[in-house]
Amino acid sequence: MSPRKSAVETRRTRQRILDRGVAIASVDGLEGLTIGRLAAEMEMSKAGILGHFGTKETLQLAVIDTAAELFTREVPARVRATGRGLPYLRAACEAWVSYLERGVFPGGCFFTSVAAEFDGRGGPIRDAVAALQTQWQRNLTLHIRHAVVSGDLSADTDVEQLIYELTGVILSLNHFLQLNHDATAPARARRALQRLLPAPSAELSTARSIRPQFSNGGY
Amino acid sequence: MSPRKSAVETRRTRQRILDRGVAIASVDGLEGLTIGRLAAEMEMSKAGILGHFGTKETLQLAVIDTAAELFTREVPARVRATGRGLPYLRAACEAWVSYLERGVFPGGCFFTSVAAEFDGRGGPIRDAVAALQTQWQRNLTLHIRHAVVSGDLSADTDVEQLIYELTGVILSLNHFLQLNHDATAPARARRALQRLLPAPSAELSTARSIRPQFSNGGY
DNA sequence: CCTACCGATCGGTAGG
DNA sequence: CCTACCGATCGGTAGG
Repeated sequence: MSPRKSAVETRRTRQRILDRGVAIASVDGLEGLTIGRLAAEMEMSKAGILGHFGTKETLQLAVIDTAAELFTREVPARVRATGRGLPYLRAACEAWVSYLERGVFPGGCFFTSVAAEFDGRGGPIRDAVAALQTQWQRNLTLHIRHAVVSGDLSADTDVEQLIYELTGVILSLNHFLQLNHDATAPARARRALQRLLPAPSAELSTARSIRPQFSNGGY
Repeated sequence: MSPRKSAVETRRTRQRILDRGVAIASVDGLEGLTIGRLAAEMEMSKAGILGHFGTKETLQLAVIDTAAELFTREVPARVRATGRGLPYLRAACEAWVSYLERGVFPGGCFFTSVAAEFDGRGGPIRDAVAALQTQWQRNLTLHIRHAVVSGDLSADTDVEQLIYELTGVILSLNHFLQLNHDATAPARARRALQRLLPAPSAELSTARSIRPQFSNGGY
């Protein structure tokens, strides 16, 4: 009697389904990720796919988790060795730009796509995406506060304003890369980040003396 | 013999279909805009809908045109009276923020949604959205150049960099409004714009004297 | 503008 | 993991 698929092999199949699902969803959205299409590309039956997840929504949530693991591997995990505060922020944002520049997801930032797709609706998928975004922003917030306390960012830094503008730089990068295939966009992103997160250099004291004079400065 | 629907009434029906289509697509995307759903909401048959457009793709392109007309009415048409250069840019960006703040489209910026939905694909819909975006960017480019020539923006302004950052401010606004229902986002957008497009005020000469000292300045 | 269809595909289930 | 099926919905057509 030939043994059935081992548990480890079942898990491996499940992971292959999820990896393929992330690729499909990053291009065509989580609604474009149909069970039939996934089954065809995996050369499995639809029931074979669904057996791993039960429902499409469970599959979609598992795909989101898989994409989150990939983001973690590509961005925060790469800069974990960096110190806290401004050095971390600069390294993390560089990794963030690099992750979009290298096209880690074939359809651009997975979370931007899914956020745009589900932001007008309710439900667990929207909630999952919003929670991941909140988590990442909280991480940035802690390091911005640290940078303010340690004097690397101006004392009157508006934390939420800075996060708002950092987010804009990244969203714009994704936009110009995906819609215009604009190869100059990563350089523009880096230039904007350089201004938002100035390097703690020898000229720091000079920059500090200028910044507060700015009517709309603050960071 | 009762007369058939007049041509003007046919056009009115067509317009009602398109208005409804824009509302649906801004929330659920152009793929979520199905003929069956449109027919149900309009209390018409599917054939009645399709008779106006022939195919779904023609309908989708007509919906994009309708959304573009709405954007034109809400943003550039409102600031046409403003002069050229910096005053125009400031007024146009304020109208742009206001258009998102007021929720002109129920699901946020129609074009951001559709761009995110189709940016990984090819075809006429993607091309139409990209063309509209190019058109609007060209308009901004002309006014930025005018502002540089007239001295309202620094001579070493990087036009594409400024457009990149303005786009980021607006994308971030849409993101925080739609995903987080963050009511403070419009104020953050205005604050960021204030810095990117400083008011030509009495303190202008002071600001000018500071800006060039900025290592990463330029605009 | 309608009814009445078409083949294809959707998510999902039964039973093995 | 499979085959075989379900009702619902998709875009679209024929004919009026």
